[in-house]
Amino acid sequence: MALGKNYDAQDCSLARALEVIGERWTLLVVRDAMYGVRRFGDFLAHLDIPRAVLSQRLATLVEAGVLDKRRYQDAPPREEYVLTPVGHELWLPVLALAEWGERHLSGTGPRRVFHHLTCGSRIDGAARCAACGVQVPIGETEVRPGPGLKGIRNDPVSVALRTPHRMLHPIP
Amino acid sequence: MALGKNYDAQDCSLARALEVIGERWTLLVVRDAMYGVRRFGDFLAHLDIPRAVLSQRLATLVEAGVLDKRRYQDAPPREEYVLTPVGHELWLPVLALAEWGERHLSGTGPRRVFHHLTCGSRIDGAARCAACGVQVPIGETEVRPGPGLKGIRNDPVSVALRTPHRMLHPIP
DNA sequence: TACCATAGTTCAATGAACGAACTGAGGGAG
DNA sequence: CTCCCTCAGTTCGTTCATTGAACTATGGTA
Repeated sequence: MALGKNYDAQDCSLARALEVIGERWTLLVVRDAMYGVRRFGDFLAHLDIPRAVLSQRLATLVEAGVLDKRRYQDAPPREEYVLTPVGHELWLPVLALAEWGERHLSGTGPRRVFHHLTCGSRIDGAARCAACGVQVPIGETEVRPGPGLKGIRNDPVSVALRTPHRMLHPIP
Repeated sequence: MALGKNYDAQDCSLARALEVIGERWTLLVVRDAMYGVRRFGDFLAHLDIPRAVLSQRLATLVEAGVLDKRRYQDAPPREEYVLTPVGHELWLPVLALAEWGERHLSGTGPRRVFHHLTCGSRIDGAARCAACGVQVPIGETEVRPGPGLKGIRNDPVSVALRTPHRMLHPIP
């Protein structure tokens, strides 16, 4: 838990949101789930996160209703983690935060750019399409590598994201 | 630092943003600064945060260019912390996250509602004014207590926020 | 039978957060 | 001049979380 006993005392919706997604690693797990990462091992390889922490974070997100844990294979039994509609709605805050980081902390230009699938135009930090003017949901969004991307990593997820990819669609 | 050595390895603007504002308490400090909190003691009383942690977080935010530390009185010497323009741009992610928390984690209805100062209409989770249709910057926003606010706390900041208040204007 | 893959759990060592006490600079009252 | 107060921190021992490596469990494949 992010703020322990202060949860009630704060009486603030931001504090309650941070209880769920404010812990170390959690928002990066959500980001990966938005890209389409679903399996334990793929999160692990892409994030370089300790296994115990990943396990605990996935459980917290499932409990909070952000992720759904479901069996995708019976023999041997295997589970995958998929974003729920509640998780989809984290798209705007995640995008807004990433855009802020892009603008103020990135020297080399954008690492990833997001486009509206149906028209191809870029979307801004408020998820608005430059051409259509509508708020684009994550399901109609495509990620493309940007000029600032270094592409050092060679795990399956990083490799898949070196080409355009539809958000939420399974990776790899 | 939020992710230690993984900062470079991640090659992701969200990860870089989280290096700055992803640590425990940090985003709540930023939220308070957006309300207009400026003095060490006011952050302390409103957040119930250990003094050492607050001190460290304020220093990190100043170093990152989110807050500006400046003298507001010479005898005795006193400093205050004020959001920079870079800090103002965290408004969209902070609001989006708070709205998400409001929608999905709050049983009692909104605790705070945000209005466009110049027209009085509510703004949504993407900081867009319902009437004007424009993206409202934090400086033209007013916070008002919502029906879900419990109002248990009695520190100066909590008391001031029980009536409408213009964002960024000094509290208390 | 031996080996491999996936998805975890366990555990010792390290690091961060917590809360209480302390420091220091400077009023203001008596 | 002395005592007490405020504000803005720092210091420090205890507690809690994170880390990385090793281990467990289930079942498939050679």
